[in-house]
Amino acid sequence: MDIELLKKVYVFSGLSGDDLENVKNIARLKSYNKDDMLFFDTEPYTGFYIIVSGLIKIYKISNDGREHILHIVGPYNTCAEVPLFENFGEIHTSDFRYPANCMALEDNTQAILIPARAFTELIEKNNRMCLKMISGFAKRLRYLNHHIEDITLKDVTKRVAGFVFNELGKQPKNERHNANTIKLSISKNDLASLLGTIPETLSRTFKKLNDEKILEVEGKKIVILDTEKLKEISS
Amino acid sequence: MDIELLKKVYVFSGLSGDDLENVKNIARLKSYNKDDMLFFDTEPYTGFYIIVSGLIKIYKISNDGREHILHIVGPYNTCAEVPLFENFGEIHTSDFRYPANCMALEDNTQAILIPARAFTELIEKNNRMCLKMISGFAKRLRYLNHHIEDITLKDVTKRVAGFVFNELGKQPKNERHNANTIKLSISKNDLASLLGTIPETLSRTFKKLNDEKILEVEGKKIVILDTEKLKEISS
DNA sequence: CGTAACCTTGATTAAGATCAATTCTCGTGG
DNA sequence: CCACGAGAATTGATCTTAATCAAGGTTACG
Repeated sequence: MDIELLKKVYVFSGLSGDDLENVKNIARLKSYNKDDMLFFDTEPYTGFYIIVSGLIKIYKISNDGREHILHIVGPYNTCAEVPLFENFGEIHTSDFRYPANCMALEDNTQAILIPARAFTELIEKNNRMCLKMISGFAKRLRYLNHHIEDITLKDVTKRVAGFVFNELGKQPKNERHNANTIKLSISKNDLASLLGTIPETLSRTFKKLNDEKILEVEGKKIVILDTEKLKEISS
Repeated sequence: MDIELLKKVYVFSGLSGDDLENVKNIARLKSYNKDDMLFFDTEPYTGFYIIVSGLIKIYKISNDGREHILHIVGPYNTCAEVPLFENFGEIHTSDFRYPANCMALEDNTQAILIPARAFTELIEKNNRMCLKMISGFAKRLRYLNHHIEDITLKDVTKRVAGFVFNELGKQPKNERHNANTIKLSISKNDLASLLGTIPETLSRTFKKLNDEKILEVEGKKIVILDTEKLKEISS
């Protein structure tokens, strides 16, 4: 495993060579194909994951069988690191399990597993890593607060508009020719779930936005025709 | 300000006498009456708060004027500590503001303000405090994930049942005589908002649960008649 | 007491979920 | 290269939940 890779992960950025070596020694690289599970919510917690390539979804299943996606996680981001710290220093009982399910969304998804026990020992002595971790958690908290706001205060149209506008902002600015186009990295099924709705409603919403000449959808490609309107709708 | 008080706050628990003294030196005790604002979302960020007594709500206002409560925070818990760490070490621009509004829900609400700058200097050198902070954030993250799950996967009845069941679990166990009674610490208006609904719907839901002989509501007192059913409904 | 805030109840409406039926897309094998 | 089939996406009809609107009733507190 490349040590340069570790540097790109927020938790490890700015660490010294020795520290990175220590992390490297406990890390285990794993590979997955589309629909492979990284972990189930029934499984005992063994450690957290860093996505190297590909894409994964974190999701819950309600007892009537519906799925709701909490996060989509891409390269250099972590998942399932929260449980590790929830009861830091306390003895882990046998019902210490992953809090959700995690599935690869693409073939050739690679992830690094950082075992809980070994990492705990590392971070206990490393203040810089702690601060990075706090910062990462803070960002996640901000995202979740925002997400709750979206779901409770906005209707589906606003959420969809907000998502598209946001994705547009993520596009690299130098590529002028398609500055108003985004490409969905996930299926519309998954997008619907992420936005707290269902595929049918998402489809109808896209159609409505299309009728209003705000955007055009062709498969996974979305062309934004009226960025101002889009921004306005998302509030 | 009592130093014993600081020990009860999760961030500071387990700190040495010197560390606590340092914290005490930067802390500022403030008092509020019901409906007083601790901060607005328009206000520049100055630091985070620890609630000492009373109760506060963290809430957002959507642009059509509706309020949604994100948290209710009581004694020894913190609020608005996330922004401090979100971009740890980076320069704070002038638009670095509180992410939500915060209002006292009771008279004689007391809170300690921990100024951002001074605290940053403290925590940068204190690994133990960092770990406590991470642990606190992790718990908050868990709560938020759970909250999102509730809002997206459960209907109002399930959420209300879940809330009541949860409150019941918080009751001190030694008081046998009212082991099946809870007392709301907030108004039903605020409870509705916290559960992502409106007062009318909450009222009807309580009525429905009453008709089904699961609980009885008398003002702020709720008597649970059928704990098993309640648990079952909340899933 | 009186008034304002809080809570409840009823009638109506709207958003979005559900159910059902096609259609589209794309990878696979003949 | 085409046919096939499965999963994804769309469309339409209907239904359910909970928000909205409107009107009383209750409670708390000066």
